[in-house]
Parts: sequence; C-alpha cells; structure tokens
Amino acid sequence: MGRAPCCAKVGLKKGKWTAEEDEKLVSYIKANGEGSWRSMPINAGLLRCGKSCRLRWINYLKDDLKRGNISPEEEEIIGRLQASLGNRWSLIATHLVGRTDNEIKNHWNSHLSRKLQLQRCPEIPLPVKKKRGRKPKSVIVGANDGRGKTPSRVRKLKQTSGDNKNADSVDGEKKKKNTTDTITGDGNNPVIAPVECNGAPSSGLTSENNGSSGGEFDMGELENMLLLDNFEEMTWNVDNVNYNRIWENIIDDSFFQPLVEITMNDNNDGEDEYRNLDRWFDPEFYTADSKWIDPEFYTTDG
DNA sequence: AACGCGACCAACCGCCTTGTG
DNA sequence: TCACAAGGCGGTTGGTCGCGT
Repeated sequence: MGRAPCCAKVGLKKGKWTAEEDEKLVSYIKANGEGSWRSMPINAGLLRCGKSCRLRWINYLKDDLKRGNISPEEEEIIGRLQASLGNRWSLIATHLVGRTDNEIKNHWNSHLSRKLQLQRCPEIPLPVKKKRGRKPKSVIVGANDGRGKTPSRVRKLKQTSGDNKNADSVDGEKKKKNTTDTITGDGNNPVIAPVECNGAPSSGLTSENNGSSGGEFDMGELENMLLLDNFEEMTWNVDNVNYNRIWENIIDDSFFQPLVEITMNDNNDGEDEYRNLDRWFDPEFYTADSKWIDPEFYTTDG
C-alpha cells in the first residue's frame, strides 16, 4: 500500500491537456517560475494535480525542447548510455540536449530496444508478429545496417557481485511491480548485470567462471583495443602502487567507461594484476579512488 | 469503406528520494 | 531521529493514428 495518488481528489481533471490549459500553465510559469507544483494548479486556475502540471511542462511545454524525430546520432548515444547506465532515463536525457526522459524512454521502448537486440543478438528470434499497420517513422533495421557499432563491452563482462543490494530494493525485494531493472549494487556503486548473448563478439575480457581469480586475459585483444580511437589509458599512483586503467570512451571526451585496471606489482612476484572493472560507473560522481564492487581479478599467467 | 492491428506517445501510477521542521 | 510533504523517476496504460486486409 503506497501513498494515495495525488490526483485522487474529486474534481481534478485527467487526460489530454487542452490548448487553454497549456496557455494557463505556460503563462503562470513564465510569470512565477517553476516549483511549488502542488500549489501551482490552484494559483494558475487549473483543475489538475501538481504532478500532472509538472509533467506537462517538462515533457511538452518547455521552451528548450527539441521536437521531431530522434536522429541516428541521438539513437547511438541512447543505445550506448542505456547499455552503460541501464534504464536511467533522466540521466540519459541529460546527455541529449532538448530531449526529455519520457521521450527517450518511449523511443527506447517502442523500437530502439528491439533494434539494438537485433544488432547484438541476431540469433535470438524476436516474437514473430504479423506485419501490419502503420510503418514506423524510423525504420527498424537489422544487424548489418552499418550503423550499429560494437556494443559497449561493459555489457559483455560477467557480473559477479551477486550479494550487492539494489538501492531501490527494500527487504531484498523490489517493491515496484513488474520491474525488469538490471542494475544491481549498492546506492553509490550500482552495477549493471550483463545481458548474456551468444552472438556478442568476444572481448577476451569475459571470464567463464564466477570466481574471484583466474580466467583468460587476452593481452592481444587489449592491445587491439588500445589502437581504437575510443579507448584511452590513464595512470596514477596510490601508496606507491601504480595503477593503469583502460577506459572506453563511450560517448565523448567527457564520458568514459572504465574497463580494465592494471596494477603494477613491480615489487613482489612480478605479476601484474588485471582487474575487470565490471561495474557501473557514474561520471558525475566518479573519483579515482572509488571503491570497487567485488571485481574479478586476472593475472598475466591466466 | 470498414475493420483489425501495430506503432506511437502523452499521461498516469506508484514508489523512492530529498528537504524540512 | 523521525514524520511528513513535495519533487522526481521509471514502468505502464490507453487513446489515437495510419496502414494492410
């Protein structure tokens, strides 16, 4: 039993907004600014609940919204961010100027998720539907359309931190109904559980076992990665230990997904440790000394 | 022309998070 | 520390549109 819905009050209008209502809302916000959503409808002379006003403003009436079809470039960004961040639409929306979380979410649910699954797992048959009805605005393409780049490697890395608690969970169980959230981990360091897909190209970084050690580390593959434009190296020193981290640049120069951390053990057995950074990463809160969540370790000996 | 069906998307619902006293 | 209110978020619903039969 949750809180009673805010729109349960008798007499409040629901459903489509009229042009007159839009006008009232816009003129009120332009005169008084955003905020105080609960009292706003009364002050603005609207028979709507505050939440409804907020949603209408954010998703439809704001000046800086970009209307129209989502471009292939935007789809590329959405796909990569969704792979990295999960269904955190509001966070994803901050990387797309003029797009709202609702718009991105709708676009994802309506055809991007299907499109990307075709690209990543073409061998998995999608539910066959009789092809009828309206053609989609943006044509759904198959795996070989030339636009689908290698999916974020993070998705292919094995998730091993099974006892991490989801920040959204209560008593170990998610309260929301029908949730398909793939993010695990604690509130500060949630981790995206990978999508298993036999058709995904091998990165050489994926361990076949769930143990904390062992597994093959393909140095050749790592070197090949470093030749790509979207991978970069970063090194630093903490307590006389050199760290060398490989980053995957998944969006632009300001958004990197850490992929592999290499700890240089120059002073003991000469083995370097390769740590699979199979963890979710929020660039807004990331610092170099962030705690890892149950990472996998790899050694040069394999 | 009428109907059925799928695509689209605005809006709703319910839970979580944050702010405040 | 706790309770409450308000804001925010993500999942879902349902109305509308347009194409195929």
